[in-house]
Amino acid sequence: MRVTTSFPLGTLRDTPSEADIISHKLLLRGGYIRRINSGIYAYMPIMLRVIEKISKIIEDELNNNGCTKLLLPQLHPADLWKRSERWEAYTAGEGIMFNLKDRQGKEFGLGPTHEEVITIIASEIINSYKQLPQCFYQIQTKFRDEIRPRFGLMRSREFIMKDGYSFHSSKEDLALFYEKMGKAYEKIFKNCGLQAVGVEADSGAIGGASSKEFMVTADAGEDSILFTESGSYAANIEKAVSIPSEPVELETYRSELLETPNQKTVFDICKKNNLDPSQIIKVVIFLAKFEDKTNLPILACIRGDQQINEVKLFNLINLKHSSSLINLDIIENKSIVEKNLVDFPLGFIGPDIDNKNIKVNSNWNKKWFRIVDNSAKNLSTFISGGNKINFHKVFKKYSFEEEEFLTADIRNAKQGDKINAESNEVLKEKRGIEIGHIFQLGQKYSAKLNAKFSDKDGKLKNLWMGCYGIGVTRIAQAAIEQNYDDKGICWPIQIAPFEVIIIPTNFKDPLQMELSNEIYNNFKDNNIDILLDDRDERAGVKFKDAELIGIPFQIIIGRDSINKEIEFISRSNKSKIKIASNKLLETFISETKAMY
RNA sequence: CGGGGCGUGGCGCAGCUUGGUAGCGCGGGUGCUUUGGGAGCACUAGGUCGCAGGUUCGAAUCCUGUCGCCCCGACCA
Repeated sequence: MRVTTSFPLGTLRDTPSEADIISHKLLLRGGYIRRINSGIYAYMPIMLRVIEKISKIIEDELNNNGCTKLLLPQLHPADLWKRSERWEAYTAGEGIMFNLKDRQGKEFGLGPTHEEVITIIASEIINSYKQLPQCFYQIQTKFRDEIRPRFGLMRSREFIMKDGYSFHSSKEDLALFYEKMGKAYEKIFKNCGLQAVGVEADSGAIGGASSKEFMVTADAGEDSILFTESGSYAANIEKAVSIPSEPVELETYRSELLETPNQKTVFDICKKNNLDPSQIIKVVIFLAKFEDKTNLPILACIRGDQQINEVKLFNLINLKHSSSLINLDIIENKSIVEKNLVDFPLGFIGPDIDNKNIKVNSNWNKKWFRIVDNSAKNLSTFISGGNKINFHKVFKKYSFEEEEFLTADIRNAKQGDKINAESNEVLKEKRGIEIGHIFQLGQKYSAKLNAKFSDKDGKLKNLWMGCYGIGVTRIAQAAIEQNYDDKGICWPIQIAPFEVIIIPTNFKDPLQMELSNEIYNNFKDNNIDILLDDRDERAGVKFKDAELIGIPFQIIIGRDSINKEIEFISRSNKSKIKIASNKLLETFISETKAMY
């Protein structure tokens, strides 16, 4: 490609004010993307080359693993999503699915993910165990009406994703394939030149048994991951399990009641009363809203030095209730409290709050669903809310069991925690960007959409399913987050838009022009992705642009053209060598070979 | 949805407090000079000041409403 005739660069000298994190700034400055609306971006020619390279790497590896590429519709009939019982959760309230009606008033959604569609298709074409296993994938634009799109392509409303779905005749076969996909994913990310780690994860709204996320570690990441130094354990914070530190023993207080004026937070109480957070049990109130319109008030207790993990709590409540859980909100809004609760001293609630506090005419269930975290259940002497404004209470020999508490792990693991009772290994924490996620879905979708096959024994059975996603556009941005310097992007060569750029310092010089063209054609003939910056610009401008857009190698054609010599520069390690032009191709090939 | 900020040429911003008909840097175009690290000089094109209404002789500026975007949070995968 030549810059003047076929590949305008569109770099910017100033960063548009919308960008916050480095990768987003560099994408905009480098002319890779243009914002059209909140969370909606145009991929410019140079960006598309990156996307295509990433796609190719993914395709090659998946095809090697026996997967088959197809392309599914983006407009999904609501009916299909109602059958899987996801329409409500995905469209109502804070749902993330864009939805619309056609001219006849029929409802549709823009595909955020494709389990329904693929399951229907699989059910039509798969009849027998002899056709299994089978894995279909596509690389396509997905639509999600994110509550808060941010960081450019990191969390956008339109993004490119590879999504794959596998079908199996048994749970065991699914598990095997899931492992195989995990390996394939590791290879894909490595082939993209990324450092990624696999972590145990919550399966979220997609559902299913087991799931694993692949994370690129970067400070700008939106997720927290916890792991041991040895690599023996790694999990997303939503899923991570650990042993909490030992609590500090509470000396017996003389009085039962503790006056705590305006001390609503654990921090305040500790500071004013010389206590340790682990001697307190905090009580957090939630309201669970279910699909069948049930409103269940939740009372969650946890040790004061620990944090409630709302994902774990959500999953637990969902599991314990027959209808599916749609929303789980902390109750802190005064008007909601006044409407549904009576004499309710918010901020001073204890685990023993009475069910009578729920108003008779409220549309909530009239009994608290009480949950206590493992960290708190063994404390029998502790301080908690006194159920009276400005008072806390000393609980002595309190028994959670007597109050029908459900004991569970609803706690965030944290840095410094032990991973289990036997081990001395301790958790560390880092930020991560989720670039891939694999799930064992099981039979959730096949059961709801009636996707069956004939097994060996002649019986009709539900298909076993797995699903596997990779954020293609997110990979591109994550790669920048991992590879940049003060001058711009430093693409891993595997996904760089071009492998090498020719920079003639003065293209009007016939000698330079001739040599540039000669090298350009030679490289092109050898299938090397090469860009020729044939602009009539000053050398400095071209150097800056080449660095900004992050091409891994530069060929500088300058003064030494007369001797058929050029300079060969590596973007990432900044090495610079002078070399005869007839040796350039072989040098380039040997230099880059090791990088792939 | 709550909190904060911002909408002025392609990009970055000033002007608004105290109303008088829009300016700077970068970028674009033309010419001359320059030519290995975002050049210099000269000329030049380009803006219904987010939108609507109001106050006023007169509004980018004041008032009301509205839309949009960005950031933090809630939330979400």
